[in-house]
Amino acid sequence: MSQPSKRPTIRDVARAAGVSVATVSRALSGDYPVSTATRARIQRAVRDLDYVVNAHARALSGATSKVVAILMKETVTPFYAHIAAGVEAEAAEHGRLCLVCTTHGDADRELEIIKLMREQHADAVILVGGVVENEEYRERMKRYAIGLADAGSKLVTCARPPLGPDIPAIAVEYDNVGGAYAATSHLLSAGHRRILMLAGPDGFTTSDQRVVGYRNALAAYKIAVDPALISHGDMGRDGGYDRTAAVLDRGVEFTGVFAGNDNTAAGAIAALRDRGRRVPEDVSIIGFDDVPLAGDLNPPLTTVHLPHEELGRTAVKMALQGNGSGRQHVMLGTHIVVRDSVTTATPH
Amino acid sequence: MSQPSKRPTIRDVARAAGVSVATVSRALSGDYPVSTATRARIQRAVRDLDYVVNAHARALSGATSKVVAILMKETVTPFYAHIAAGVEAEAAEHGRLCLVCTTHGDADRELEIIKLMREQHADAVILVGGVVENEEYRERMKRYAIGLADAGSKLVTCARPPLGPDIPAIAVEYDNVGGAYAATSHLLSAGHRRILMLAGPDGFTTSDQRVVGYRNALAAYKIAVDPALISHGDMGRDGGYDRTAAVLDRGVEFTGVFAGNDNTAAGAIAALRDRGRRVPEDVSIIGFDDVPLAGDLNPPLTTVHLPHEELGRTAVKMALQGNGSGRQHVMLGTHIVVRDSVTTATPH
DNA sequence: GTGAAAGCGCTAACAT
DNA sequence: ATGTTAGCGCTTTCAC
Repeated sequence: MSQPSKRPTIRDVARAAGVSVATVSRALSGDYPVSTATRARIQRAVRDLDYVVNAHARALSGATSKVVAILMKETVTPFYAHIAAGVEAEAAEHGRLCLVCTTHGDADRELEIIKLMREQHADAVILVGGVVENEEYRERMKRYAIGLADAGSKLVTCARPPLGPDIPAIAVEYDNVGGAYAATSHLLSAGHRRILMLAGPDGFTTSDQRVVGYRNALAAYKIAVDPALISHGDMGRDGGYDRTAAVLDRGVEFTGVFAGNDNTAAGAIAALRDRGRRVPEDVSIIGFDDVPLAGDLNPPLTTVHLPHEELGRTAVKMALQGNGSGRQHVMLGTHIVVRDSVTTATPH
Repeated sequence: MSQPSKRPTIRDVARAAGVSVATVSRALSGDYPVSTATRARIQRAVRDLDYVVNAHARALSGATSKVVAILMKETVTPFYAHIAAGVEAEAAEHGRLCLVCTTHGDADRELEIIKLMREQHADAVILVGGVVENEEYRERMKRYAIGLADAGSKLVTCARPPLGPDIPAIAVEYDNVGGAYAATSHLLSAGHRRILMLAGPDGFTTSDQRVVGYRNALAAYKIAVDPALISHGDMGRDGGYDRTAAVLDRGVEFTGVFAGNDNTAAGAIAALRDRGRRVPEDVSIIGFDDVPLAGDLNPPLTTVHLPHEELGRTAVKMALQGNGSGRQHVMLGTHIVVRDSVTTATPH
């Protein structure tokens, strides 16, 4: 048995203040002219009754819902956590509440949740982090995007590839290819020629872009890509460990590692050590992300810093600024943070 | 100019399917008996029109809001991130959306947001992480708690001290004092007698409890507490560094460190090294939290594992299971994860 | 400056 | 099994 909501409504406030509900609504909404005396009486009634508006009733009768929704792969990894923090902070500055959901990389679940978001009439729906797309996915996404658009919600993709020209959405990206290019070049310019790339699952766009950066950098140095040096798989700490160990055990040699992210790098370092390689003396390594503890790894990790917070904030800003309803696209930059995990390649 | 919501309503579906809105509502809600043929026609209409219910309208007309709200100090620290992940996961399993807000430790802001949550009529409001309380805070919190209760929302405190016997709320805690006691005892039993405690800001309950555990453990070993060995301050990585450095520079000696959390520990280790102390040969250190990268620090950090996810999940479970509306209280346990940062004290 | 009244889209009696 | 109708609590014309 759920207790009947015995909470005061706007009508109770009106009665207590001796005015009409319309006046109460106006006094509370702010801008509209209401006499000071009346306003005072109303505010007093609000306090006495401990009245709070009903957000659903408000949203229903036309006003905006004051909610922005984020949909991400997961929330705990620093990469996602910091983007979410940026979204939340910016949303709060705009007086918005923040709805957070996770997909765990499942495209179906993502679509399912977008449907839920549609029901909520969020002011903005922000999609963070990639999923593996297929045709059916694109179909449904398109339909939902249109649905969102004409329900007045802005759809924005953040830190993932844009949805496509036929889908109404804002895109906020960071320079993934450029970052990977810079990371690889950093290793290259230190004299490394055989560089192991610890990439994400094949077909996972974000990771694929990093591979492109890796290839481009190699190409710029006129070095042929050795497929044996590109490992696809789990990007977690253990994935980094296992895959590095596997490559080593396979007898493949390299003096540099470009890890898909810092966690992967942490695992790779451990695997290297366990196999008797010194880091960075024998093998140099560069990460991607710049997580908070990157500087406390052993050795302190040289890595590519991503503008996580800024991505989140920008996504919200773009969605909320009523400006041009056209499609928009922003690309944020990255930079390398040099620490101690990369050193000059030992000449052989 | 916001586009008029030209979305189909339940009435459009009813018309398209040639039935009444009530039938549509019933067919969509599930349980109520509706003939298979009618249901099929309705579902077809839903697809054709791309209809989605309006969550606000639904919530307004009595049904539950299907939203649980979390209010935390911040979201990026693993401690909070993992609790939030637990909440989100459990909420999702119950078909709930998850509203996330941050207070940044500001009590006023916390109250402000609780007010917003009240407007949302969330099924549950979960408060994670402490704030520094004062009398006015307790007053307002009590009023809000009552408001939440008779609007049908459950209030639950999670990983923070219960609100008090006169406030209707569920409490989910972990054994903070016990964990700190165990951590300190671990150092003590390794022969350490002068143990630096890197605590949080004075008056911050969560940290204060850890200090109690520290004191209790010392007392059990009949060792007097040296105030010079208890440092209060920022619990971040830099706080750990700066405060450890300061104590060292002050000439205070110790062979063990109990860090308030793993980040603090990471900073402390760096400070120790920079001052020429080896870890763990000269100084042993134990952390608190067991963050993901704790095992990749140098040396791998011995620490106290907290049941983060479980705290979040339990909070949601307790709130959502309609059982006894009375106050409830759960205390989850902790355990030490032994790695390499603690070693036997060098006899002098 | 203030009030009356018409919805917003849905669910839940209450009929039939 | 299905239809009718009265709200849920609020904002917003339209009058005065």
